[in-house]
Amino acid sequence: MGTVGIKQVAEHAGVSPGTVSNVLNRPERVAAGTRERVERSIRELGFVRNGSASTLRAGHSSTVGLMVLDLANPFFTDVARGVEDVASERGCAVLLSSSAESGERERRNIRVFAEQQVRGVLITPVGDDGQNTDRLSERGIPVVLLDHPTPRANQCSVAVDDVAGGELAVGHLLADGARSLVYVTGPAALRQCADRRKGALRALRAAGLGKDALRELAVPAMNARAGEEAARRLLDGGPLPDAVFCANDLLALGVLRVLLQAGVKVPTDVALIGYDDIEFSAAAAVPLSSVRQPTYQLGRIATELLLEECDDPGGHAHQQVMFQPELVVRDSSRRARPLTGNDQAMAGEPEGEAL
Amino acid sequence: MGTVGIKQVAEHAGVSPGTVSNVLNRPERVAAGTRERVERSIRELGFVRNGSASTLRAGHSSTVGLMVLDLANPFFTDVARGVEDVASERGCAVLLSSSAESGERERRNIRVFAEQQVRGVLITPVGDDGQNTDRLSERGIPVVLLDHPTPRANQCSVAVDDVAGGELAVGHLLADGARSLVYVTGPAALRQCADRRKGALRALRAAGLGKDALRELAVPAMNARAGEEAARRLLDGGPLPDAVFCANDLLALGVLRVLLQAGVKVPTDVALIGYDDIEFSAAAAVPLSSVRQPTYQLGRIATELLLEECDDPGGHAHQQVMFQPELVVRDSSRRARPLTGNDQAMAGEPEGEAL
DNA sequence: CGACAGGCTTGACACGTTTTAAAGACATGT
DNA sequence: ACATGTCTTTAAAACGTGTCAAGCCTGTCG
Repeated sequence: MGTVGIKQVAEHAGVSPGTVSNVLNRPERVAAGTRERVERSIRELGFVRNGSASTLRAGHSSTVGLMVLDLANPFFTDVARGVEDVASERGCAVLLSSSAESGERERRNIRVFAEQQVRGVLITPVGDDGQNTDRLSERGIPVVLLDHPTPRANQCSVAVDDVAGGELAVGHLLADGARSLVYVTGPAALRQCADRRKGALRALRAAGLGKDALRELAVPAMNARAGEEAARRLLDGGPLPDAVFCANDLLALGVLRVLLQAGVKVPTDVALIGYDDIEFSAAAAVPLSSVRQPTYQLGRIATELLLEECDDPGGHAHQQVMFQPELVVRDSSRRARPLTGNDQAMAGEPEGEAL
Repeated sequence: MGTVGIKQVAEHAGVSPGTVSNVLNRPERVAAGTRERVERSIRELGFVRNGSASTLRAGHSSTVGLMVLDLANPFFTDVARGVEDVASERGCAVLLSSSAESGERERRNIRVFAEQQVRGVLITPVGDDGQNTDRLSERGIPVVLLDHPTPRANQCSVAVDDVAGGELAVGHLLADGARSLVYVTGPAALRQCADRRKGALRALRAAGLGKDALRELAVPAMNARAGEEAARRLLDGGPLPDAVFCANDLLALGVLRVLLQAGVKVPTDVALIGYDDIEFSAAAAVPLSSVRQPTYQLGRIATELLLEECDDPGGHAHQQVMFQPELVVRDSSRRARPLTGNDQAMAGEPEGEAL
């Protein structure tokens, strides 16, 4: 049972290999009768094209690389769904890998992408310098930054305004009466964490409060376990704040869990808000307020941009797409009405439709 | 800037291309001095191996295909994490795709895997007939079934005993005093749904109850939205049952949400239990009882089995690994003590450590 | 009838790597 | 000096597809 290639098909159909190749790649240049004969042979022999040979010849594969920060975070799996859907529609395969927030793993996996001759790469970079992605661009591999705005005009990016999101979240907490806040955040190197912090500070300033109204609590990861750790440090560290803003929902869920377990009432004793509005936040013990991002769309649009650039590198104009986040208020941050009545926070859906 | 290949490296280092290849693949066969010279050239020229050429020559790539049923389900993303971790350790890339529970998409994506010359495939099949996977085996591509036991001795599988799991769940509900039950399930074609149902019936029989104590409520998908739909049908359809068993946690979270919204008390009015014990179930509005599976391990072990088979197809002995699930009891199914005191349900951790 | 155009098809080569058989260099033992 | 063996390097031949210039055929026009 020798492997069946373009050559065997050609023989079976009584044509030359070149013609079979034409049937596969430019069917319009082949006479209808011949085409049918070849197509029948393809079916009968169960031929499937050898992608590595195509790739070798073409110089690039029909595969896109996707690198996320954390596969366990629903935010990224939603993005991945968007990517997979678009890629699948276009017949592309998706090479998945996770940097696990490590620059070293990112570098290693990017190298694998390059070896595999990926058509293009979608990446949420760990660092801010773009050192790793530049190596791809140098090799002529298109890169689209995912959830990461860029000032550079030589690449596409799709992101959500995290500064605005941070401002939205903290603005809401302040409008709700909070005066002492804690920001639970991940590694300072992550742009997401830094930007949301910036937005938080901006909201403080707008409310006439100083920086010292916001205490920072940094943990080494962005998952629920790290959130639990943060909450324990919070409980051990003197008087509780009025409100806690977490850099993402996983952290917030961890915080929530430990607070409730310690008998702290949310939102009465402490108001809580997260970020990302993952599907499960609405179903939490205390439904979690959050900042919603168009996650699935992020993945879709980034992939469309990438494939557009791949198909026409010349005519493609790089775009920096920036979405605006949306505040979703649920029970975890709905305290007694604030003294100051200026409640300008835009309300999320009265009862979230998601989940 | 012509692309730099093995040939350019050879020229730069003053050796033949064959020697460079040897440095890359069997370094021990080349003299230390030459090796160093070549390695320096590799670094200086920034050479990275062209994977498609390797693949073409070798007949298979260093990539494994992973096909899941639903990327939005944390169960599968946990599995995917296990797969990605092991693959990454071994320098393999992961080609990800989702069948979205559609046999047609499964077929299409498997074809893409075959084109890409994947080394092997990990798959949670949609149907039970193995028609799609057989096409891979015929082509000599190793297949490991994920979360799907197989009677066939010619392939590996890694699964969790779903019949036992269903029995565990329903046995617990019965021991807790429930006498009328509803099973909320997905498409009957999914083996997971069918097996868990089988276990449920077995538990009924063991308790001396007939089939009619378990009403079935089938919905077309296995996500939270479908769960909400099920709950609405439940509310519309006459008197509520004592307890509801959902075929997975996403369904259960959807059911929970709609029940609570309708003023139904869980577990007082209706006890509820899910399946999979995803991270978020412990943090739900009413912490959700569930059946835990070693999800991440499932992915790891399946991948190890697959790579073992790839590395030594001859010496490899196919294995059917079967894990036992574990009951995790939380608030959603802890009603008033049952009349009959035989509470033999094994308790999960008193306070789940996860999340 | 010959020339020519246009549509189809062909044959051969290139893509970059791995592998294999063979050649070369050198030392050892006879 | 020669045979023998070990260690290292090389040249050439694949792997299966895409492309391109050249060839073939048919029909049309002069």
